[in-house]
Amino acid sequence: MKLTCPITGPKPYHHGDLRRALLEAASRVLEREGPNALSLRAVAREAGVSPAAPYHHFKDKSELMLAISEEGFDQLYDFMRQSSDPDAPPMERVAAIGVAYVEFAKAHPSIYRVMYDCSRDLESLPDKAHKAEDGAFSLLKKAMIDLGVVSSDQEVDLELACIAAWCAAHGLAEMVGFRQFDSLKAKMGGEKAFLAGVLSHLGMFGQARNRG
Amino acid sequence: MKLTCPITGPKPYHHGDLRRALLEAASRVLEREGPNALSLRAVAREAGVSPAAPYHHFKDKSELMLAISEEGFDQLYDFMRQSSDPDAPPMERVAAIGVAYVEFAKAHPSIYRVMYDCSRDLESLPDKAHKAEDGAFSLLKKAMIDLGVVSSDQEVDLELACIAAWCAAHGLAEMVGFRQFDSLKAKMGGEKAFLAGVLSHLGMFGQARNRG
DNA sequence: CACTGATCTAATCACTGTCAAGATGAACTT
DNA sequence: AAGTTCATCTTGACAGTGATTAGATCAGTG
Repeated sequence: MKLTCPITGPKPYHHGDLRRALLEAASRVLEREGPNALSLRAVAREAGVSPAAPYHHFKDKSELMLAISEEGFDQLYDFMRQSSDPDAPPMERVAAIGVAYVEFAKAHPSIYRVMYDCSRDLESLPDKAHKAEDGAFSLLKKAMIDLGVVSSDQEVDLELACIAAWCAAHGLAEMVGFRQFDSLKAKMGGEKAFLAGVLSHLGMFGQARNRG
Repeated sequence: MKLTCPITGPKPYHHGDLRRALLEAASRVLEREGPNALSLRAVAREAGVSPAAPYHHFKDKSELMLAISEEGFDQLYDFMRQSSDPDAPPMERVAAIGVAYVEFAKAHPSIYRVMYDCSRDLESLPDKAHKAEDGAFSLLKKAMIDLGVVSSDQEVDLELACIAAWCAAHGLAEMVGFRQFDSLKAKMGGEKAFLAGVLSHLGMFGQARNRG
């Protein structure tokens, strides 16, 4: 049965690149209806395909979400890299990375949520599935080394500092995502000032400001 | 139809306090099967009651989860209060509160997750549903005032510092919950040292250590 | 005692994730 | 060119979910 559409032409039985199309459909569903509406069937529907079709490209629903998550971490990495000028002073770079992280989470709350829901459910797999984070993490690592908060040979302390920064950014991202803090923001004259204020209290971000 | 059990006696049609029983059943399901298995029907089943019965005590599934969440925040508050000796130096109190927070999240990962899943879904309701957090938050506030990191009349800065502390603790709790950091922990000689190490990098916890 | 209102059950609906069986057609073989 | 193969997609089904409705049960009040 060949369905023909006067606009798009005949609909082929075999989709060209369904995996790609599904990921884009998922992204659209996420932006439009939020993470709670992200069902396998909804994604298939959005892609104009039968409910069982995705199973030829993803073993599970969780595998689909993992793929979305990986794309999200890639985007996050790109955004962090773009936001932190490699020629800028290390202090500014670290701060820019932190701000970029929070801004990404605020700009794409649904994707961000999928990213960390996946991370939680994959606590069993040791470090394989976290590979997507590594790019972003090493970006932070480099900036921290340049910053000189820790020396590169003190590996343990460097790792600790990076983890701490990641925790701070993640915590702030989640808080800002579902708490309003409206009155406080008003008192401080805007969200930017608020974000900067909280960050200045948070570990290496605060240290960075003091040293710069 | 009166079901009779030789051990527990006849099963009354009207449950004595089903709301209470449902919350306890939910708690049991959470501990046993994790947050993904927490369905209304599973809770009803665990409580030995029909699938529609909970709807007479909770408008929604989300209202059930909100009730669980509120109990969780109460428990968290109690644990934080017990863990921070009011006669101890302010520095120790702040640190103890932070450690207690993370330890609670690690000891009750399922409940902790429900708590914050609720918070996220309630972003629409402004501050009503967050009432349960207030106890724990004010506990932190008092300790921060006593610590002298900020003066109590600088309300904005105090609020910022507390929010930052909350972000740090939440971020660390989530990270420790689903990341292992096993090799790093081994290098540092245990989880306690690891936690203390990360906390020492995190804002007011670090400041607290430096000043004490 | 009868009545009322709260509490629970039974039956049902739309939706979900998942699977097995069959239909389709692009690419490879001969 | 014809036939075969095999990944891809559809159909149809199943169990489990949140939610609603109508009806059964029972405690307390008049």
